[in-house]
Amino acid sequence: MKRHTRQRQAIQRVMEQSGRPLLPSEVQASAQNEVPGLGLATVYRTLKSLVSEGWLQAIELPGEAPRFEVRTTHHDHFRCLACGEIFELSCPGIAAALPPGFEIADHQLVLYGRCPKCSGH
Amino acid sequence: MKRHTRQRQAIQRVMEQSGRPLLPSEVQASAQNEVPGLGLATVYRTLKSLVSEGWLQAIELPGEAPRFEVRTTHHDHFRCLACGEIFELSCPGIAAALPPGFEIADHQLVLYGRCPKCSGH
DNA sequence: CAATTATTGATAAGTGATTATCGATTGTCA
DNA sequence: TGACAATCGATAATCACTTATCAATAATTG
Repeated sequence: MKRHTRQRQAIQRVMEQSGRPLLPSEVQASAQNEVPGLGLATVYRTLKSLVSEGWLQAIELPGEAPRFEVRTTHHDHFRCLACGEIFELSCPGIAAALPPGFEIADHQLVLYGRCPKCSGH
Repeated sequence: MKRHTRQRQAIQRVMEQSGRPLLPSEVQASAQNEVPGLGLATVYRTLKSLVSEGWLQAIELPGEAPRFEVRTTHHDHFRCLACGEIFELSCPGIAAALPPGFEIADHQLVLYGRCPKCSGH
């Protein structure tokens, strides 16, 4: 049966408190505040499990390793070229004018630029 | 000095004739029609060279290996979930309503769905 | 509490893509 | 044409990430 371990609880807490997608290594680093010896394999195992439960979703940016975040309806993100951080975007309404015949089942919009802190505005 | 080899010519021809981004393995397969023994290492070397010359550009879709296409001003693509093919989109005009302070330097919009042939429209 | 067994941590192994190596080949230029 | 060196093909090595292995640990149940 499924057990309630300190490791899993710590990982879930980290994911809930972070408002942005995290890399497995970031999850590990953050969760080690609560469970110092937490291993990377456990992080991968737990993330995989939580994704298959539907509690987490994987966020993939082009050319980068998958990040993870608590499942939401958003799929759009803004990556700051300066600090590298990834922000969630509330849907910016891409009612993209597609050529006829194309049907959108899903989409991912990734914008590259600078966030307010880094742009100085 | 730079030499004109059959391999490089074949690869350039393949890239020019394909209207969509190609994986290195696809380039190899296609160029082998002209140069049967063409090796994968040569494909990688040549693609890298052509990219640094600015003649090709790399197209990266989330979670997938980079594809290559002749350099254009377009950066948006449509990937068909049925046949897996990737289509170029003439810019669909994403004047995305961004939160103030965010500055776009670059963007990539990837739409997932079905192409006209696969959707039956 | 004791027995059972899911889960863990450390690390070796696997994976897929890309690059380095090196002897053989082949454009280029005198 | 002939010599030189860029390029090639085959494959081993590398790289970053992810998964498998397995003895040790710890959550659950009676």
